[in-house]
Amino acid sequence: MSIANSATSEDLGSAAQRERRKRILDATYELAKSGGFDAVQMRAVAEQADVALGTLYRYFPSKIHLLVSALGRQFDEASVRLNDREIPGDTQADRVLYVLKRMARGMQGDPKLTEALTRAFMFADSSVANEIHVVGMAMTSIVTHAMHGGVPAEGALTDQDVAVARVLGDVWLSALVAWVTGRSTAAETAAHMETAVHLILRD
Amino acid sequence: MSIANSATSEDLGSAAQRERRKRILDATYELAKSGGFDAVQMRAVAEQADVALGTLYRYFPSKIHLLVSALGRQFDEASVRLNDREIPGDTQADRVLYVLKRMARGMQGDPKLTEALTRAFMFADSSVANEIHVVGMAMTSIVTHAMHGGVPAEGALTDQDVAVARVLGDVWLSALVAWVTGRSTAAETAAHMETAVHLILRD
DNA sequence: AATCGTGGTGGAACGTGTTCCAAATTATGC
DNA sequence: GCATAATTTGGAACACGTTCCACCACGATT
Repeated sequence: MSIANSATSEDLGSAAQRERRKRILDATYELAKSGGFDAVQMRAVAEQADVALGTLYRYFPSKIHLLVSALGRQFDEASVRLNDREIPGDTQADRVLYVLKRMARGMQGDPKLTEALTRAFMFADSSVANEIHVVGMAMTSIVTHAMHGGVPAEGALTDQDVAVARVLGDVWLSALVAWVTGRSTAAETAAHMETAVHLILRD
Repeated sequence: MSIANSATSEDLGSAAQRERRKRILDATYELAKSGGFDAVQMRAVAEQADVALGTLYRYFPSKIHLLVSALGRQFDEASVRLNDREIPGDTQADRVLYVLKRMARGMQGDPKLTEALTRAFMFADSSVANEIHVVGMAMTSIVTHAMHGGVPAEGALTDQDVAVARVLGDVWLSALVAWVTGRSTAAETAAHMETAVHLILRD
């Protein structure tokens, strides 16, 4: 399940190829984690993953694709992890805040990594639409799951639910960007999210 | 007033220097408008503004600073233009939607320019905090002005008002980014904004 | 086993953001 | 008006994303 990004109907490749792909994403992750966006240099990724530069580009057509794919893997894993659990909280607002803050805390624990991935996400253009879509779906899934309190009621998603989730996702992302770029502190980020959630989810 | 970005306590410089700065921002604007982010090449900006490359870097320490400064000038002007007018609409939601859609339409009329400026904004790190702040203030000012229906009641801004404006600004920015990066159409962008505004401003 | 084709390798080369520097020009204080 | 400081200039040089290419390795086909 953690290789679920292969679920986007394009999962060809021999075992050796899957192995290479994994090594590349792992190297990306490591470099991003320790040095942020700038440290993820294509030559360095290639060397650490033990592939040639040309091979790296065969698997991921640009640095942005690479980083957004890594972000997708992260979100996928987070989504799976959260969707297995019951979300604590009595109101929608409480539960949504719980997961959003949890995710924010997780990302703030790895500032460099978060900076790299967020930067890449914001910089992506339409050629990265597929990878972006994976991230968007994971985000929506996480928020709607929290809204429904951990009940895996897939069918019960109204348009309204999805719209709310998207708006919350937007705010969350903006807040994260502000934090990543050093324009707001972690506390301010949390407060801003709290405000937004209560504004949108007053039930 | 349109050079109000100099209001950030750092407006030294001879007439010749102010003139150079203006030429540089104008060149940036022109290049961005006709070719987008990629067309704003530092060598090209320098040439078109008729300054040396080194001088360009003395005035703006990076391409991102340059573009965000240009964005700041744009927002400043838009903010001044809108704050002079009475905003049509009976409810807060109507008025806010009016200005947001108006701005979105304006930006969509210049897709390349918008792409360049938005990209730069999203890519900016903390070293661009000053320039970013100018943009954020203009955005908040525009939204709160619309909420109050064109009454220049500066003192009447509650924390709640500002919080709402910030959330709306976040959503607007996310929607704009999605549009710029080709992930959603103009119509979807408008619809998404409409949803968000009605969600947040149900009075 | 020989052949073929797909994909991997190593590395050169190019474009653009950024840095740096010596020489020329302009501004400032006496 | 001159000496000195500050800015501007022109251009070389460097870093990193990206492209390209000639060659190699290995699994499938005959």
